Amino acid sequence: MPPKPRKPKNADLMDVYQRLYREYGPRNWWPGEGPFEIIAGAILTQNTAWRNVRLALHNMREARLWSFQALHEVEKDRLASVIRPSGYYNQKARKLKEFAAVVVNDFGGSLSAMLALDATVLRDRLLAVWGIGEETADDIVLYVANKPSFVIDAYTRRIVDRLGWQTGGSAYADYQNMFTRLLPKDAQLFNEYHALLDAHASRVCKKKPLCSECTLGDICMTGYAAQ
DNA sequence: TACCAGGTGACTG
DNA sequence: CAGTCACATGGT
Repeated sequence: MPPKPRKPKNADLMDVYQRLYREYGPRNWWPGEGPFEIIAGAILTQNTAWRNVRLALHNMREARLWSFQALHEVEKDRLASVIRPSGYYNQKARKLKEFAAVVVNDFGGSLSAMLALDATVLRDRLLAVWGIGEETADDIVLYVANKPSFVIDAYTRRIVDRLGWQTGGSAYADYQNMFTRLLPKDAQLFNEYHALLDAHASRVCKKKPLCSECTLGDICMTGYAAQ
């Protein structure tokens, strides 16, 4: 019986989680050390391959642009030239400086003070920063503040859509609500689940999917059709 | 060579 | 509110 499009239940989400965990876990995400690198990486990786982000982060270290204070003080054009390998470097230089300005001016230079905000308040405060959208805000809430906010990205949408899981809409919140409603509100689970979806999408569930190698093949609309 | 990669904000109808 | 576009590099 081919899977049909439908709203999933908790058991469906946990089945996928367990299959992916057996295949790839534990992931120990995020690929970066410490709050500063995670936040800088989250901004630099917007619509960009992580390979290019690593080059830009390396350049920032070499240039001693490795604190929010330093980013706040550096000239924007110089920062742009340093992060050039990450692409969109003019926009991203502005984004890094906008974020640094908030940390320095609104939180006295203390990132910890910002991270201490209640999860939903923190998320709203992050969204108010130019250049921080929903995914980047959730990256920071989950992977820096360690508070449960499920991250939705292009990989997550692709896998959910191919499985045939109906979310009730195409907006970010529609996908996020599906996970949030059906899973226990646990930061460690959200962390690992998103990391596993990332691993699976980048290795198997690519734009051009490798369904013959997929551990979800028998429960996936796309995978079933491919057999 | 053309396509792809962990988005976001501005603008349009 | 949904669709479209600019933003840019490095790998395959």
